[in-house]
Amino acid sequence: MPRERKTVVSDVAIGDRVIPVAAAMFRRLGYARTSTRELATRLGIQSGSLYHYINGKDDLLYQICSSALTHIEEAVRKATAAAPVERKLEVVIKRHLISALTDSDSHATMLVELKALSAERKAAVIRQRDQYEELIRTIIEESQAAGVVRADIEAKYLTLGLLNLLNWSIFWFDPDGPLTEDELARVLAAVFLDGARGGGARASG
Amino acid sequence: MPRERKTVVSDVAIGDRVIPVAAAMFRRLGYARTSTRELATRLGIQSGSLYHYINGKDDLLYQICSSALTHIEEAVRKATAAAPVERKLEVVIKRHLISALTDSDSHATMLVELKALSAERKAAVIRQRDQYEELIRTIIEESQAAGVVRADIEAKYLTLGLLNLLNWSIFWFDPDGPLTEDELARVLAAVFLDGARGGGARASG
DNA sequence: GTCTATACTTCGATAGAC
DNA sequence: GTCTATCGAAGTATAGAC
Repeated sequence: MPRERKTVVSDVAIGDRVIPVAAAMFRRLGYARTSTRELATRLGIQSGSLYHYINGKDDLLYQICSSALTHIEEAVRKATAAAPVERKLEVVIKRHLISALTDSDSHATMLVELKALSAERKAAVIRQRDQYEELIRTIIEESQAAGVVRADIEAKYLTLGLLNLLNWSIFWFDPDGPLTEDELARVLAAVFLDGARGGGARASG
Repeated sequence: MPRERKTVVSDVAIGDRVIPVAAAMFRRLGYARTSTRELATRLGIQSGSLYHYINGKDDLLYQICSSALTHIEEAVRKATAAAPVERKLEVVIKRHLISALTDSDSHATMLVELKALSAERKAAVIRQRDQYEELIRTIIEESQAAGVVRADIEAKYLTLGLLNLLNWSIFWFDPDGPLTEDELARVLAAVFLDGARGGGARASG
């Protein structure tokens, strides 16, 4: 047993808890209404001590937004690289959902609290977001070129529609509800790929 | 010319400008970061005078959220009542978009700043939101029963998927962009009803 | 209906001891 | 690395004159 091992309840160093605890608070209360005093209290330290771990409140928000986008882009990029073109979009949907739901506090914060960032940092996060959007759009364009996705709607709008569908699911998906993550991915893939009138069985035969 | 007619630039009474100006600020800055001082300034009055028009800042937020939901529900309910069942969903999509885009500051605020409301008022707005959701779900269930919408996905999830698609479009739709509102409605209807592989022409035949 | 003035609260961040 | 103490700024709302 290493000598420095802390014997606190959670057994996780305070420095490693700052980001997840802050993301959970930002999601629940919003960035502006989350006070550094309350954040410190939840970490079990005084508000003054918090500044040993962070440079400032806005730094915290930037790290949360930026890392959420870095992680999801890497996950989707890796997973789709090896997939055949007919299956790439299914893989996008599944990996995007896994990443967004695993990191749901950070993703919710990134989606909703971006406006609270300073101008330069907001621009940096928007660049990352645009880059991820471009990854998805490229996959859709490839799918169109291969004839597996309709070409009568511009890839741009198919991309935005897909991201609407995926991103905002984290606000109503309940991990303890009747649907598993995989089932949610199957449902959203069915809706996006085949549509509400497509694919499945009808009630009246 | 009525004697009380004001000769201000906008020719609109301050009392009628409070809600729209506040909604625009809440959308841009967030509720918490919007100060009543700045709101008063934009209305051309002092901060103390603002309280002649409002009871409190939270009252303003509640009115914005509540009226956004009241208007959209009434618009969609009226428009769908007369439509034949095969066309009801197209009407939902079009009317929802028209209402949300016409009132986009209020809708964006309702979607994103709900958490800033007091517990009781938040619950009241959530009740309204659930009621609107139920209207949409009922229409989807009727469509399923009529055999015009797939029955292998629960109406609940088709509803949530549709609302994802519609609601969050207001955050990227640009009224001055290449797409008109009607064209956006057509695109989203095509995606939701027929899916990304459905309906249209393919690139390679 | 609009003003000025201000009471009261809360916040982010820092200083400096230990 | 954590504490106590506090500075300076900003916020919501109210009081009371006009």
